[in-house]
Amino acid sequence: MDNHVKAFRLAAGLSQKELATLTGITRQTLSLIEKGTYNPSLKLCLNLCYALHQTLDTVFWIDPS
Amino acid sequence: MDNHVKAFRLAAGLSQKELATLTGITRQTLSLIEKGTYNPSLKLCLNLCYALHQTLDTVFWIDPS
DNA sequence: GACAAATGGAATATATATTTTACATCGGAG
DNA sequence: CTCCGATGTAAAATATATATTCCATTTGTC
Repeated sequence: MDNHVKAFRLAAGLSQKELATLTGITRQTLSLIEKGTYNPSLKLCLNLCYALHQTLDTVFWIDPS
Repeated sequence: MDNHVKAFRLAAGLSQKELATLTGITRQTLSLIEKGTYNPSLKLCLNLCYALHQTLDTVFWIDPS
Protein backbone atom coordinates (compact mmCIF):
# COMPACT_ATOMS: atom_id res chain seq x y z
CA MET A 1 0.00 0.00 0.00
CA ASP A 2 2.37 2.67 -1.21
CA ASN A 3 1.17 6.27 -0.98
CA HIS A 4 2.27 9.89 -0.90
CA VAL A 5 1.18 10.76 2.61
CA LYS A 6 4.68 11.59 3.85
CA ALA A 7 5.43 13.87 0.89
CA PHE A 8 2.20 15.83 1.33
CA ARG A 9 2.67 15.98 5.11
CA LEU A 10 6.16 17.45 4.75
CA ALA A 11 4.94 19.84 2.06
CA ALA A 12 2.31 21.04 4.56
CA GLY A 13 4.98 21.49 7.23
CA LEU A 14 3.30 19.09 9.64
CA SER A 15 4.82 16.60 12.06
CA GLN A 16 3.43 13.07 12.27
CA LYS A 17 1.87 13.98 15.60
CA GLU A 18 0.20 17.09 14.22
CA LEU A 19 -1.24 15.34 11.17
CA ALA A 20 -2.34 12.39 13.27
CA THR A 21 -4.20 14.70 15.62
CA LEU A 22 -5.81 16.56 12.71
CA THR A 23 -6.86 13.24 11.21
CA GLY A 24 -8.08 11.73 14.46
CA ILE A 25 -5.64 8.80 14.54
CA THR A 26 -2.54 7.97 16.54
CA ARG A 27 0.98 8.87 15.53
CA GLN A 28 1.93 5.21 15.41
CA THR A 29 -0.81 4.40 12.94
CA LEU A 30 0.24 7.30 10.74
CA SER A 31 3.85 6.15 10.91
CA LEU A 32 2.90 2.67 9.69
CA ILE A 33 0.73 4.09 6.92
CA GLU A 34 3.57 6.31 5.70
CA LYS A 35 5.87 3.32 5.70
CA GLY A 36 3.34 1.39 3.59
CA THR A 37 3.05 -1.40 6.14
CA TYR A 38 -0.68 -0.94 6.64
CA ASN A 39 -3.72 -1.15 4.42
CA PRO A 40 -5.78 1.68 5.87
CA SER A 41 -9.55 1.92 5.81
CA LEU A 42 -11.39 4.16 3.36
CA LYS A 43 -12.63 6.40 6.16
CA LEU A 44 -9.08 6.90 7.39
CA CYS A 45 -7.85 7.69 3.87
CA LEU A 46 -10.61 10.25 3.41
CA ASN A 47 -9.82 11.94 6.73
CA LEU A 48 -6.14 12.10 5.80
CA CYS A 49 -7.06 13.70 2.47
CA TYR A 50 -9.26 16.26 4.21
CA ALA A 51 -6.46 17.18 6.62
CA LEU A 52 -3.96 17.46 3.76
CA HIS A 53 -6.35 19.31 1.43
CA GLN A 54 -5.88 16.60 -1.16
CA THR A 55 -8.03 13.89 -2.76
CA LEU A 56 -7.89 10.11 -2.77
CA ASP A 57 -6.37 9.96 -6.23
CA THR A 58 -3.52 12.36 -5.49
CA VAL A 59 -2.53 10.67 -2.25
CA PHE A 60 -3.45 6.99 -2.64
CA TRP A 61 -3.95 6.09 -6.29
CA ILE A 62 -1.76 3.29 -7.66
CA ASP A 63 -1.85 2.58 -11.38
CA PRO A 64 -2.89 -0.97 -12.28
CA SER A 65 -0.49 -3.01 -14.38
CA MET B 1 -19.15 5.09 3.82
CA ASP B 2 -21.35 6.02 0.92
CA ASN B 3 -20.05 5.28 -2.56
CA HIS B 4 -21.01 4.77 -6.20
CA VAL B 5 -20.02 1.13 -6.55
CA LYS B 6 -23.52 -0.08 -7.37
CA ALA B 7 -24.07 2.57 -10.05
CA PHE B 8 -20.79 1.76 -11.79
CA ARG B 9 -21.39 -1.98 -11.48
CA LEU B 10 -24.80 -1.71 -13.12
CA ALA B 11 -23.38 0.58 -15.80
CA ALA B 12 -20.81 -2.14 -16.53
CA GLY B 13 -23.54 -4.76 -16.75
CA LEU B 14 -22.07 -6.88 -13.97
CA SER B 15 -23.78 -8.90 -11.25
CA GLN B 16 -22.55 -8.67 -7.67
CA LYS B 17 -21.09 -12.14 -8.03
CA GLU B 18 -19.22 -11.26 -11.23
CA LEU B 19 -17.75 -8.04 -9.83
CA ALA B 20 -16.86 -9.75 -6.57
CA THR B 21 -14.99 -12.48 -8.46
CA LEU B 22 -13.20 -9.90 -10.62
CA THR B 23 -12.23 -8.00 -7.47
CA GLY B 24 -11.21 -11.06 -5.48
CA ILE B 25 -13.77 -10.66 -2.70
CA THR B 26 -16.99 -12.41 -1.73
CA ARG B 27 -20.42 -11.44 -2.94
CA GLN B 28 -21.50 -10.78 0.63
CA THR B 29 -18.69 -8.31 1.22
CA LEU B 30 -19.55 -6.49 -2.00
CA SER B 31 -23.19 -6.36 -0.99
CA LEU B 32 -22.33 -4.74 2.34
CA ILE B 33 -19.99 -2.26 0.67
CA GLU B 34 -22.69 -1.25 -1.81
CA LYS B 35 -25.10 -0.76 1.05
CA GLY B 36 -22.55 1.47 2.80
CA THR B 37 -22.45 -0.72 5.90
CA TYR B 38 -18.74 -1.39 5.66
CA ASN B 39 -15.63 0.75 5.71
CA PRO B 40 -13.53 -1.13 3.16
CA SER B 41 -9.75 -1.22 3.07
CA LEU B 42 -7.75 0.85 0.59
CA LYS B 43 -6.53 -2.27 -1.21
CA LEU B 44 -10.11 -3.42 -1.69
CA CYS B 45 -11.16 -0.02 -2.98
CA LEU B 46 -8.31 0.01 -5.47
CA ASN B 47 -9.17 -3.47 -6.73
CA LEU B 48 -12.79 -2.45 -7.16
CA CYS B 49 -11.68 0.60 -9.15
CA TYR B 50 -9.47 -1.54 -11.36
CA ALA B 51 -12.33 -3.96 -12.06
CA LEU B 52 -14.70 -1.08 -12.82
CA HIS B 53 -12.15 0.91 -14.87
CA GLN B 54 -12.62 3.85 -12.54
CA THR B 55 -10.51 5.73 -10.00
CA LEU B 56 -10.77 6.24 -6.25
CA ASP B 57 -12.17 9.74 -6.61
CA THR B 58 -14.96 8.79 -9.02
CA VAL B 59 -16.13 5.83 -6.94
CA PHE B 60 -15.31 6.69 -3.32
CA TRP B 61 -14.71 10.40 -2.89
CA ILE B 62 -16.94 12.19 -0.39
CA ASP B 63 -16.73 15.97 -0.17
CA PRO B 64 -15.77 17.33 3.26
CA SER B 65 -18.16 19.74 4.89
C1' DG C 1 26.88 16.94 28.00
C1' DA C 2 21.66 17.38 29.25
C1' DC C 3 17.25 17.94 27.43
C1' DA C 4 13.30 17.82 24.32
C1' DA C 5 10.98 17.07 19.83
C1' DA C 6 10.48 13.86 16.05
C1' DT C 7 10.51 9.38 14.35
C1' DG C 8 10.97 4.11 14.12
C1' DG C 9 9.77 0.11 16.18
C1' DA C 10 7.77 -3.79 19.16
C1' DA C 11 3.98 -6.15 22.31
C1' DT C 12 -0.37 -6.56 23.64
C1' DA C 13 -5.35 -5.51 23.51
C1' DT C 14 -9.49 -4.17 21.09
C1' DA C 15 -12.42 -3.18 17.19
C1' DT C 16 -13.91 -4.39 12.97
C1' DA C 17 -13.34 -5.97 8.07
C1' DT C 18 -13.79 -10.17 5.53
C1' DT C 19 -14.84 -15.03 4.84
C1' DT C 20 -17.62 -18.98 5.23
C1' DT C 21 -21.89 -21.08 5.38
C1' DA C 22 -26.52 -20.80 5.28
C1' DC C 23 -31.30 -19.29 4.63
C1' DA C 24 -34.96 -16.15 2.61
C1' DT C 25 -37.11 -13.31 -0.95
C1' DC C 26 -37.96 -11.69 -5.50
C1' DG C 27 -38.31 -11.68 -10.64
C1' DG C 28 -37.97 -13.81 -14.85
C1' DA C 29 -37.71 -18.09 -17.92
C1' DG C 30 -39.29 -22.58 -18.89
C1' DC D 1 -46.47 -23.41 -10.95
C1' DT D 2 -41.47 -24.56 -10.76
C1' DC D 3 -36.75 -23.49 -11.19
C1' DC D 4 -32.85 -20.54 -11.14
C1' DG D 5 -30.15 -16.30 -10.98
C1' DA D 6 -29.66 -12.21 -8.26
C1' DT D 7 -29.78 -10.07 -3.98
C1' DG D 8 -30.34 -9.19 1.24
C1' DT D 9 -29.08 -10.76 5.54
C1' DA D 10 -27.41 -13.33 9.69
C1' DA D 11 -24.09 -16.10 12.84
C1' DA D 12 -19.73 -17.67 13.76
C1' DA D 13 -14.80 -17.78 12.70
C1' DT D 14 -10.63 -15.59 11.10
C1' DA D 15 -7.63 -11.88 9.66
C1' DT D 16 -6.05 -7.58 10.33
C1' DA D 17 -6.49 -2.51 11.21
C1' DT D 18 -5.99 0.55 15.03
C1' DA D 19 -5.04 2.01 19.80
C1' DT D 20 -2.21 1.90 23.78
C1' DT D 21 2.00 1.78 26.04
C1' DC D 22 6.72 1.68 25.99
C1' DC D 23 11.66 1.95 24.52
C1' DA D 24 15.47 3.41 21.23
C1' DT D 25 17.61 6.69 18.07
C1' DT D 26 18.44 10.89 15.94
C1' DT D 27 18.69 15.92 15.69
C1' DG D 28 18.77 20.44 17.33
C1' DT D 29 19.19 23.66 21.17
C1' DC D 30 20.52 25.27 25.68
